[in-house]
Amino acid sequence: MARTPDSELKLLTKAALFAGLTDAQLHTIQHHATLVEVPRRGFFFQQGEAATTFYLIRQGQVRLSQINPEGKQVIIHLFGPGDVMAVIVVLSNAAYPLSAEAITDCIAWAWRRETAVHLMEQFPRLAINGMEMVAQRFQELQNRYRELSTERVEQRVARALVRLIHQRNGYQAQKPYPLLALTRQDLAEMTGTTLYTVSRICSSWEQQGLLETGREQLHIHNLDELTNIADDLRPSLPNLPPKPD
Amino acid sequence: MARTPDSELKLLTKAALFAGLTDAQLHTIQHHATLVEVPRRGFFFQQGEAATTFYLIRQGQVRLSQINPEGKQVIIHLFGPGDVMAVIVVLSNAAYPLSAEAITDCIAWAWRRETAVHLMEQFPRLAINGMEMVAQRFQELQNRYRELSTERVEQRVARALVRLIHQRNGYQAQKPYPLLALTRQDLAEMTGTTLYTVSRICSSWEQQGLLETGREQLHIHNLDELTNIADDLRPSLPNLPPKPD
DNA sequence: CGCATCGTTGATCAAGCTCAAGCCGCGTGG
DNA sequence: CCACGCGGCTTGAGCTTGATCAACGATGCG
Repeated sequence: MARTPDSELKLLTKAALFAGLTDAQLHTIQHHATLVEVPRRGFFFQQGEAATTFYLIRQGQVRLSQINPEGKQVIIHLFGPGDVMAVIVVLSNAAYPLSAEAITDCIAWAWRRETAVHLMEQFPRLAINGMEMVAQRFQELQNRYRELSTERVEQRVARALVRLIHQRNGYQAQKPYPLLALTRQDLAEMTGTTLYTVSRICSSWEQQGLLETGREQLHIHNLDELTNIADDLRPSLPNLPPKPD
Repeated sequence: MARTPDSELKLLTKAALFAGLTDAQLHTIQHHATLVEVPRRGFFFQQGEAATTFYLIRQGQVRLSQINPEGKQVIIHLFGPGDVMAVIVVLSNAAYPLSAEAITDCIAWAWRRETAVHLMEQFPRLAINGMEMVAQRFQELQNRYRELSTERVEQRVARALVRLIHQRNGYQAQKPYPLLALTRQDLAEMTGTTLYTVSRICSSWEQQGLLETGREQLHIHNLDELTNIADDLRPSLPNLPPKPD
């Protein structure tokens, strides 16, 4: 499937996981990888399966979600190109604690557990990079936990949009920053609210000209203002008549 | 300070971080450790400081908490004897993203970053154990995130109590399982609610005979029932008159 | 003894969830 | 090519949960 090793190699180089590795090392690493394709709506793995493989996403978007006994779903993370998926759990040899669903057609490199461990022993740099990415994800989750605990829905949704913009197109895209393949339901499950509330909030923002709404997509016009809302420099209703007594 | 190396060694052996290591290896590891004492209300480290040291708690309870710009605090984790603290962040050479405060007088072993890295290179088993503990913590945080997102306050508080019982005394304690040095405020910050709500819930549980309340302590009488509440086998008000029409 | 910390309880109220109803747009098959 | 249905989205009305505010009681420490 991988017919163009050189350009493949370039793509690998860009991934943060492989920062600081030599071309020769990359070659070895790539040699042990398999290329996996998962179509939209397909699963890389599902909650509860034995964790045998970890992935580096080359193309597409993946939704990492956990489902609770009553069937309510929560989105823990969205992955895009360059992100590594399931490193920790694979190294600890357990079961996947959540499911990874492709929300667009995906291509990813895959390494099996034993291979990964072997490569990391061979190239400690790889283990260190892995650790750093884990640490980052850990901190992001901690932050989101704190936000969920202390902030209001509007702030959290704003924050989610800002994060997605930064993470998905890292500012490269043109001014009406696009967010595609993203339903209101997704946003709700990312921020711990309902699709109704997300819908209302987006509508209100659209009226204020902050963004444009569409089916499975948003286009952000005023990212700064959204960032303000996320940081609670609140532009909204602080109108209490001090004492109606 | 460490005048009794042999018994010290035994304590080290018990820590999950050191599972599978030989006595000789433990000796080396212990040789590089320093013993740290932190009194109640003291800090091991504070949010924002450079992460230089990681700890293995020998005695006492530590509260890992994060504080947001508006000053609201969130408890990410409570540590007790045998737990490792700040492994990830130390290995990734960043700043502590949260603060660690002793809620009782504490004694802990400490290793500096360079030492830790060196030891892990020397004894890969140490790195693997570390990874596994990180993976566990990660999963716990994911679960709590999902709970915060989907469950009601009463469930979350019940869950928090159940977790604390298991984690603190691992069933060894006698039947009215004690939870000490634990304020309503702590419980609130662990479960994303307010101390008022926690107080009401505890009072109600006390009336039902599930536990006994006291200043900075609870004594659990009926752990099973609390577990049921946590799992939403709800013993409470399902009384809708089907149609008052 | 007095102050600080911790806890309880009542009254009030708003944020946001739930339910219901209907719209829009797109893909599919007749 | 059209119509039909499904998945996604919107909006309104009503209601519940749990936050907030306020006042007071209890416990322990210096």
